[in-house]
This record gives sequence, structure tokens and C-alpha cells, in this order.
Amino acid sequence: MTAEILEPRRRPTQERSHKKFDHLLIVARELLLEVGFESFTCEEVASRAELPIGTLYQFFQNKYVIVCELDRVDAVSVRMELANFAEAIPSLDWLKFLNRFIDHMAAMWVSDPSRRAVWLAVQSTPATRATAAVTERELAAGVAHVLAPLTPGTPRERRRIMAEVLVHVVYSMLNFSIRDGQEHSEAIIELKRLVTAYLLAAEHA
Amino acid sequence: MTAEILEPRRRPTQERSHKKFDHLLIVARELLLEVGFESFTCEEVASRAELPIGTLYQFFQNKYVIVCELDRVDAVSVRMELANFAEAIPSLDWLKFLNRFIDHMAAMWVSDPSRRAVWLAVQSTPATRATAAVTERELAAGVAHVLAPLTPGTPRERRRIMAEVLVHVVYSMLNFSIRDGQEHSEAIIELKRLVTAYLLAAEHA
DNA sequence: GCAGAAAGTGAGGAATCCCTCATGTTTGTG
DNA sequence: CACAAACATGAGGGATTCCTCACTTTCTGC
Repeated sequence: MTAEILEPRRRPTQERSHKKFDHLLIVARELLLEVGFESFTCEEVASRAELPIGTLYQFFQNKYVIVCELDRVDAVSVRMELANFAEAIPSLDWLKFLNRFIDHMAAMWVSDPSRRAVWLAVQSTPATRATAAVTERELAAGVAHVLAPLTPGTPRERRRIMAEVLVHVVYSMLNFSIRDGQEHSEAIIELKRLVTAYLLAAEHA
Repeated sequence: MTAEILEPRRRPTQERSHKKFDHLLIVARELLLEVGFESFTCEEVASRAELPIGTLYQFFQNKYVIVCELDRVDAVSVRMELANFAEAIPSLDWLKFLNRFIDHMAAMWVSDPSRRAVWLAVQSTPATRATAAVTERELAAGVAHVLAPLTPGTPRERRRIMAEVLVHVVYSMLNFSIRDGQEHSEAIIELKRLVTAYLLAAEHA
């Protein structure tokens, strides 16, 4: 049951294709936000990017690979933000830390709606879900790493699971908070309550 | 922003079509579990049901309507179970009540994997998501109703939101717990911890 | 038993998508 | 400078899916 990870069939080495590769991803992201994953086609991406379809297929076997790549890009960005936060914030008050980070994530999803579109896309088919699960687990590992010095009492394995649950719940509630096309900030408040209660309970256990 | 609800174009009144209607739904559910929503086609449903394609289109405009109908069926079943539970269990210990009900839901998702397939399907496109959101909100209203006598201190509006969050988180974590095609019971344990902590925190606030 | 409503049927036109592949061009390197 | 590797291109074959619509059959109520 090794998850087949969807990767671009080829990554550019030369500058010229590098630009095309990146441009395709930018256009793909816009299109995804605009039409949703179902109506998202490779042909339309190539056409909007004003690149021949053959060029797109040089890099991406199909649309699943494209959205997985977009998801990976977003996850990298989240991991970087997480690292920044972890460095900048006095590490003792980890509850405040998490709450702020959740606010930050929510702000990102609002300011850049394509993040949600990408997340929804990768969740929507078995193949992309499997790839996204790996990406999500790596992210969770990062979260566990940040949490480690702050919750020394928690066993390693337990922390791993908690981090995975946290990541999953945060994404799922972020999604929930944007139902009907606009932000519902109460949902974010509840998310913070939920996460806070969960972590406090774990600490006292 | 009134959500367009996907409904069958016609519901049977006569017995003969009633049977066909139900049979189509049964077959559709099997197919959905087998191939996933993307590869799920009306033609294949009709073919497996050994009914002409025209008959299917008598009832269902397209595949989105079919999965929304399946989702509705499942939601009705959950509401009934919820009512049963609410009646059978001594109502004082509502935490135990929720924990048991979550176990029950998990058991259902394990014993009937098509439930997850249906849930995933309705989550995967904008149109079905909107319809499913309505169904989910109705379910949440039911949960709020059950919770009401048990948490008299909580304001009505707050309880409504909490119920919606609960329902959303439970489904999302049920889904999480079945990653990779098999149950991960730790995830269910964490779900119960999460929900318990959330509710306790709300009670003490 | 009859009229009108409900239900049943399936061939087929229209519309996409997918993605390869044969051929030509550019770039990097020894 | 020459050769290999990387890159670029886009026409088109193959495969699906969608879903209507004109016509027939069955049922139901009076």
C-alpha cells in the first residue's frame, strides 16, 4: 500500500524551461480558483499560459500532478512561516503561539483564495489525496518538531499523532470557515477554542 | 447566495418506478465505492442496474444529483440513530453519550464503506458541496437539539455554532481515520479527546 | 373501459479531453 | 566546433460522456 506520489515527469534544468514551468503553475493556480478542479483541464492551462500543449506535457503527465505540485508549494510556504513564527515568538507561551499561527493561516487563506482551491482539489480524488496525505504528514512532522520543546511531558509518539490531528483539523476548519465564499470568523474562533482545549487537556493528562 | 439545492428532477409516485429509483441508488452507491466520484458515470449506473439510460435520466439530471440524494439518505439515517441514542441513554452523562455516538458512527463507516465514499463525493465539487452543506446544517440542528437539555447554560446561538463545528469535525476526522483504506482507531480516540475537551471547555466558560 | 397522466426507451448528435509522437531547435560541454 | 541532451511544438487519433427527444407502453381514477 505504498502511496504513489504524483510528481512532475520532469523538472526543468535550463532557465528557459524553468520560467515556463513556473508560469504554468501560476496560471494553473488561477484557473483552479476560477473553475474548480473538475473543470480544470490541461488544455486550458496551456492555452491561458500561451504555451503549446506539448510543453505542458513535458512537465506534467496530467492535471493531478499539477495540483499536487501546487499543494507542495503551499506546504513549503506554510513550513517556512511556521519556522519564522517559532523563531520570533517567545517560546514559553505556546498556546498563544498556536492561536496566532492559526490566525495567520486564516489570513493567508482569505488573502489568497487559491490556497483553499488547491486544498480542495487535492482532497477530491484518490490519487491526489494519497499524495497530499504525504505532504500533510510532513507538515505535521514539522509541527511536532515545534511542539516538542514546549510540551516535554508528552511522549514522542503521542505528539506525532496529535500534530497530525492538529494539522488535519486546522485545514478542515479553515475550509469550513470559508463556506459560501466568504470568511466566517466565528468558525476561526471556534477552531482556536477547539485546539486550545485539546492541547490543554493533553497537557493535564 | 441562496445555495442551489440539487434534487432529483422527479420522484416516483407509482410502485414500479419507486423500485427502479431505489435500485438505481443502491447500484450507484456500490459503483461510487468501487470507482470513486470522478469515474462515476450515469451510463455505468444505468448499465449495472440493467435499466435503460433514459430511465435514469427520468429521475436524475446528472451524477451530482445522485450523490446528493445518497448523502441525504445517509444523513437521515444518522438523525434517526441520534434520536434513538438520545432516547435510550440516561441523559445526564452527555459526555459519555457523545463518545458512544462517535464510536457508533465510526463503526458504521467501517461496516459500510460506502458512507465515506458518498461523503467524499459530495465534498468534491462546488455544487454538491453546497447541497451537502445544507444537509450537514440540518444534521447540526438535530445535534444542537439533543445537546440543549444537557447544556442549559450555553446560549442558543453558541450551541448552534458548536453543533456545526462538532458535526464538521466528526466527519472530517472519521474520514481521516480511514486513510489508506483501513481504520486507524487512534484517530477515533483522538477525535473523542478533541470533542470532549472542546465541550468541557465550553461548559466551564 | 377510457382518457389522460406517468413511466419507459435507446439511438445518436454534440462536445470535450487526453496525450502521444515525429520532427525541429537550442543549449551546454569537452 | 561538434555532439549529446534538453527543450519545443501542435496536429490529430482514440476514447468518453452527456443528455435529449420522439415514440411506446402502462397505470389510475372516474
